Amino acid sequence: MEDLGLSLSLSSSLASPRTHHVAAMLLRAPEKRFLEMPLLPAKRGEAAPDQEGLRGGGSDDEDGGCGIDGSRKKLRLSKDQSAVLEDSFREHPTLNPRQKAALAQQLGLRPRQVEVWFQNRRARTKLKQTEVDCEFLKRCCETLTEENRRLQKEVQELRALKLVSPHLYMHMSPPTTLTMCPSCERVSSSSAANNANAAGGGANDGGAVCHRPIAVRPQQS
DNA sequence: TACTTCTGTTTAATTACGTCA
DNA sequence: TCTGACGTAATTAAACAGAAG
Repeated sequence: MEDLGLSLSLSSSLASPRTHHVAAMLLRAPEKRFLEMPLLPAKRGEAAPDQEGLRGGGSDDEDGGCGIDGSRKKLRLSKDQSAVLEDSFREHPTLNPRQKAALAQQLGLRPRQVEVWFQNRRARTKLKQTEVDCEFLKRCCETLTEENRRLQKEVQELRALKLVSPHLYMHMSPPTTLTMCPSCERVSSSSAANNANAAGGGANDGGAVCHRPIAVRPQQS
């Protein structure tokens, strides 16, 4: 997404683990810290010149790349590296060891770094999905709240009507009716006229047949 | 306008812990 | 039961951008 602090590091895709280790040992000195400093001010979103082999792996010995003073050195992946990782992630969100090693070699990173990137990427994906789900549920809640308000109002009006003129109430067309399928438990709202047979009985007698609705009417008290 | 400082965000890396072969 | 590999969740800290003065 963004980047880049172009930093020199010891590891490269060309270096064997052994040479890497030796080099890291040799540079447990102020020079190492100097080599890890950014070469450029590094504006975000600006691609750095091809750095494969120069960066990645940052301060990486096997201990995870802390500076000589114990401070953690943070690697910034280049735009290209991020793109390759993203592509790979889209193809398969988890890696087997072979894929991990191949990606690491291709990008000039340690397998561990690739692994960490995928871990973090999965976490970000999950977080984003959670946010989407949350938004969806919020909208559902709002819709249901509104529906509930509407139904409450309807009930109130019907009760009032029943008090004022019971005769008219008995002969009016049925109010909104909620129906629920006993087997799939899907609820829908419709006119009770459509469900007159269901209201008559047997709608809730075992629930083996789908979409036999249960009529729900306002209580007659 | 150029600078410094502060603050919030992003993300690489670490740690702790659970699961499974 | 123990072990190692691998996963997730939570957290830390470096790098960065942008606002404010």
